[in-house]
Amino acid sequence: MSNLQPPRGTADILPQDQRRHRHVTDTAQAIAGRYGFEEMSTPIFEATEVFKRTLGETSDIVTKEMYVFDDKKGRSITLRPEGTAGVARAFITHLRSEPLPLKFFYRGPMFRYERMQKGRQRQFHQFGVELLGVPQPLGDVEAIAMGAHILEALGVADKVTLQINTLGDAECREAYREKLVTYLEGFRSDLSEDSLERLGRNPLRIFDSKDESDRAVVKNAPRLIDHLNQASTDFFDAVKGGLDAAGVAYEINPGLVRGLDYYGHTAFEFVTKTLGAQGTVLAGGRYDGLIQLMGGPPTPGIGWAAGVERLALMTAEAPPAPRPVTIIPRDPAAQTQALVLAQQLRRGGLAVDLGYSGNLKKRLDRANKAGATAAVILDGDSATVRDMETGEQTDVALAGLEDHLQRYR
RNA sequence: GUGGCCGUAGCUCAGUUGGUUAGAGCGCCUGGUUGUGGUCCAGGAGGCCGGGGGUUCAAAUCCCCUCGGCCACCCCA
Repeated sequence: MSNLQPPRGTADILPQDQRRHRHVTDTAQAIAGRYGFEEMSTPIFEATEVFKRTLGETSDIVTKEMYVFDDKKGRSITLRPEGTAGVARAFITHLRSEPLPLKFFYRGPMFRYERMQKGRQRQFHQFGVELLGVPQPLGDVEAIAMGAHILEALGVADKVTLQINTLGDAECREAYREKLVTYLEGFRSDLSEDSLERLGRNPLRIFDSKDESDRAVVKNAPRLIDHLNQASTDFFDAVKGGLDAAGVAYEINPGLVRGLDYYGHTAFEFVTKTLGAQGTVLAGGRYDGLIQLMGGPPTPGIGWAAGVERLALMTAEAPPAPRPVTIIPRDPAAQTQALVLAQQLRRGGLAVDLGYSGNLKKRLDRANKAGATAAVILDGDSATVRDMETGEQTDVALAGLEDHLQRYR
């Protein structure tokens, strides 16, 4: 029994859940398409370097969450923990001289070695978008508006709020970081263990701490938002103005920081309170330096990723399974005739279920369990169509059957 | 990685201070119906009580380890 369980943090997605997941990604895909985004897929694993360099050596993902292993030739391989690095890599290897901008979306599994919680697994699925080659804040606005649009289409907009922040450009972020660290150094003894850790790695994170003592320290700390240079301020203002114009509601959260090193300027998260501690449902930001950092041509980018499982948990009802029409030969020896008829109707666009064995009673029972809208009881040249909702039966000549069944599509 | 709670039929759960053949509802199967589903009635199958070790005359129940889940921290989708 124990070895028949899927590995920790993974899950079998059975049809009912799969329908929810599909609903999420299909909805996202349809709307992304309206914004001119096209699907692409990158490998599920990459050379470890691809993630190490892009996510930052000190990020949590790289230091403790990656699935890393050596392949048979001794190359270090990593199961992708996120999607942007792979898309950026693919851009560099194939698309660097394509006319910009480029708009992609992707969907698929991601892997992070983490402790389980609701809405958090070791293998999970993301739907993400990347917009490459747009340095203007309009790109940020459009990407965020598209995210909001998708959440609205999924019917979860009222359970979600958008938080935005700016991380500034590289220049002012560095200058600010030094100021902040200097300030925090003065309160070393008041900081929590976690925050001392963060001090070296990602001091901005300390603003997010839930520790009482940390909060007190941070209360009077210098804020990035007060240390932005003019260019960064203008950029942020333009993003906010654009969101206002597009009718996308947001709140500014100065504590919002991206965990990955490649982000700059805009950072945003759509969060919900309905999923416990895992409130983030769709999040992203601008990553202008990433592609160059990976050895590609300087190319600005902005993107986000949404957690499919989390969104599926939030959507109320799974879309119903398609309901077939079932073909039942009155004489079991007419099985082949039933098969031929089923094929013909399927070619005509109907969902058709074939009873495989058993008597009429048993087959009707199965048809009922399969959710059939109607049963076609085949008897020589004619057929009786039984409406499975009302129980009403109509005799139909085989020639007119396909027409008659149109009402059950 | 840290801390807390939990693990009994396919599913949701009950199981008294350790004490004989471990229960219910739903689901599943069969029959009532010599060829018509859903409702109803009757019957039936199905549990090494997550796994391993220990304490005891006796363990689903107590202890340890392990696997898995939930919750919080960390971090994130």
